[in-house]
Amino acid sequence: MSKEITNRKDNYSQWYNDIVNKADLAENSPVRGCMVIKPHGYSIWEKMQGVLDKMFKDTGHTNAYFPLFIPKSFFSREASHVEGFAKECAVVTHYRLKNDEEGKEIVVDENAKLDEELIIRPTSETIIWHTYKGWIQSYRDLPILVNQWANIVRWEMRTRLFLRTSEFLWQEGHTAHATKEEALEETRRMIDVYADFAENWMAMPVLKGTKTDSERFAGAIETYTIEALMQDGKALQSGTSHFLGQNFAKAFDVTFTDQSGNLEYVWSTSWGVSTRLMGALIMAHSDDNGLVLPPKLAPTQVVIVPIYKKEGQLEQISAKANELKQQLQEKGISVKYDDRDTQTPGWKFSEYEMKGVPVRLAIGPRDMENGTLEVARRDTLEKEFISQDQAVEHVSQLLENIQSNIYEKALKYREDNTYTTDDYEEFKDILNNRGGFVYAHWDGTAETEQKIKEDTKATIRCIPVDGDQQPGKCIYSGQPSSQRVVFARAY
RNA sequence: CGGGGUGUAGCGCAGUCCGGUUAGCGCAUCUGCUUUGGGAGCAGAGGGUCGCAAGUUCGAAUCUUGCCACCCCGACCA
Repeated sequence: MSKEITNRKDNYSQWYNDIVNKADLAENSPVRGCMVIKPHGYSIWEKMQGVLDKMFKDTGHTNAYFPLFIPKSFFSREASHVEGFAKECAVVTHYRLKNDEEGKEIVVDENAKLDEELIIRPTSETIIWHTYKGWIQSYRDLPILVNQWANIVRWEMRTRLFLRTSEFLWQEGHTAHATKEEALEETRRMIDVYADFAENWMAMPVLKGTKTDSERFAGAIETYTIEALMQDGKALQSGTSHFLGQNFAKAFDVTFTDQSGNLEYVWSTSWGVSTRLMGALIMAHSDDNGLVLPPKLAPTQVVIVPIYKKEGQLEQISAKANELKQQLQEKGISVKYDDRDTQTPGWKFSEYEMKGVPVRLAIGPRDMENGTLEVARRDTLEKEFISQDQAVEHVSQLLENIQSNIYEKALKYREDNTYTTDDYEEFKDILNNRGGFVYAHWDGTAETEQKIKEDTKATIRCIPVDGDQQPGKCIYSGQPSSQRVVFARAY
């Protein structure tokens, strides 16, 4: 229908770019790998933030803020952490600029070299654990349940708007606990929060599980993940929660005196989701006509478009539209009445369709005569006429229907594209030709994981936590396996 | 860092091979009139250091040399 957006089947990544562009979500900036998040895109992110922030507060967390810059020496305290991030760090070496000899150009002032270089945070574990050392002496100081909303930088070689940018926005929770059990419980609690958010707000089904050694967060003992399946059959890691054991406590010498008077290292967790969720949201539901948003995260849930020929008609229609708008707002529904006369109705229809507004109401002269209005739902593109009297009830019901419909649709897609196999040839065929999630047995070795990756470009997305625990034989090596794991090609 | 490609109006492109009027086209923008139930029509207008620099030439978007930037594919990754 839309001549502006590439069809998914023709070129999936171009389709994605077109949606981001046409829905006015973000654009590339003059800085390589860094994006400008445009107002409409940022509004959606704000909705996500609002919901997540409340979920964090409801589970006992408080927000705080730590510096953007991390002294290089902090960074190198935890060995596997450095190894994991060293290759993608931006480094600040000087603190002043000056005019060059000819006074034509601004150059780095070599006399203003920092004694100790500063890393722009790729994540904040190190500076936070340095800080926590000062906050924790006794078991009475625990737990510490802190979250921060921040931007971080990871110098990526190849970037894509929202899915992978050099700078991105996220939240990172950092908690400190007296016992291993408590920290593990926190790790699982937060992955559950993410799964809840993904499924009930983003309407995006996710698989929950743990990561293998090679996919685990640098410095973690265990990483929990939620994995979603995108419409091109590739997996997207959408949120992670890490059990860090005592690794950071040991690296930063953070100890506390327990109730028996013994000095112990603190147990910790960290967890985060990022603007990558925007990419997930786009790819989970959108179609060839543009963005499709779940009503619960849509900045505008309902748009009203007037259709009129003469001035007098607009006044009459506006009166009705504004009345309707107020009634809907009283029900907690966000409504926009677009009475601009600079665009035609058809233009507005396309515009809101591309931007993913869940419900569109149109009121024209015929409706005014008949006491009706046209309701169009974005997810199915269906249109119907309803009585104006029933509009409020109908629309609030419709928003709920859309929310559950797009979830069911995404779930069905995932189910249709999830396979179980014990035959390596079939396994390769699925991953090379069809995509999707593949449940298969794995012997638990990094070697096998690597070989499979070389053969199929697929990685182990997770070891599912609530999958069936039937033992079997590794699909690659034939060695014993305790349970199936999930393979997929991933973003 | 390897391999490939592209730089011409806000965006997307043609023109470059084979040098020659005033550098075009589509979209967008602006003005006017007619329109308005799925991105309206007609008429008119504005907008260019042809990536940068040097060279060859009577003459360069076009040929030569150097430089720069960006994109795609691979290695890395939430």
